[in-house]
Amino acid sequence: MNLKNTPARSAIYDFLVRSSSPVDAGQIIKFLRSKNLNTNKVTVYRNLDALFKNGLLERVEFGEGKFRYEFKKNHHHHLICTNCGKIEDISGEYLTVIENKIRKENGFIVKSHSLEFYGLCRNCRNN
Amino acid sequence: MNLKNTPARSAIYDFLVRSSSPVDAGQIIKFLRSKNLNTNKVTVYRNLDALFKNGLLERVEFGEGKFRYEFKKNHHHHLICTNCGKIEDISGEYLTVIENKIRKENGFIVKSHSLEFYGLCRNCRNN
DNA sequence: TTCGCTGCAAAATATTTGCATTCAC
DNA sequence: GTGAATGCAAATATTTTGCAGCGAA
Repeated sequence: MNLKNTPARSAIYDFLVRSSSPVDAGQIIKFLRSKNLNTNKVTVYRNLDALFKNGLLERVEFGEGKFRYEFKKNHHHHLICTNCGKIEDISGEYLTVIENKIRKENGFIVKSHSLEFYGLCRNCRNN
Repeated sequence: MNLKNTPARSAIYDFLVRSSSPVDAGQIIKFLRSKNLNTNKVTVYRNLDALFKNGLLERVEFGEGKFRYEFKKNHHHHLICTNCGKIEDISGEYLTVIENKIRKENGFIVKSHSLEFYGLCRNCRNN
């Protein structure tokens, strides 16, 4: 696929690069409006799809019934505070051992995984 | 909360108990229709919500943009074949060590997690 | 010039809400 | 009898599709 450099696309991508945690389509649309880039929501969805399919974005679900997207960096997982909504990254590949075990015991070849942790962040645990 | 035993509720719960993998609301509605229990979809959603909130069901996401529900049994994770759609359970609690590490290093108390593996099942890997 | 990108309208899909009625306990 | 459950209609939220025009390379 041949991705072109358009104002909408680079604005969306820049926003995701600058975001510290995964954002949903609605947040992107609001951001673009606040910058007076009145990009149609369909364009946002199509760009998210194109960037995702080209491996530039990661797509995650946090049990909200919608997708969130983030700039693809090093492999990591999320700590999601169920009290304040704060999202932290934790780096590292913890699952290699498990995935090898799955391959042996289930004959299943793991290509990817999703792993999110829900709980209370440092601030909220003390309140 | 005080759950009453109604025909719709027990039909939905029975279906989930018998299902070998998590199902979505649409599958439940189709099943009920096939049994000539013409339960309204709103009733299905409300029952899923009530059963979930009472801890009788587990709610999961498989990257499809919708929820799936399953009868709450022993803690487990899923192997989702991206070729044929087959869903296998893998039992076990692999994440305790990681969650303790998270508590120490991030000050974050993990209450729950979601972990799904995507890849090729034994059948599909050989095709 | 040529595809890819965009906007608009509309549709599809998943889920929720208001309200009146019915039913389980 | 009372509060919970249901059905219907309508609404909301998220995401997708068709089509015509625009724009990047």
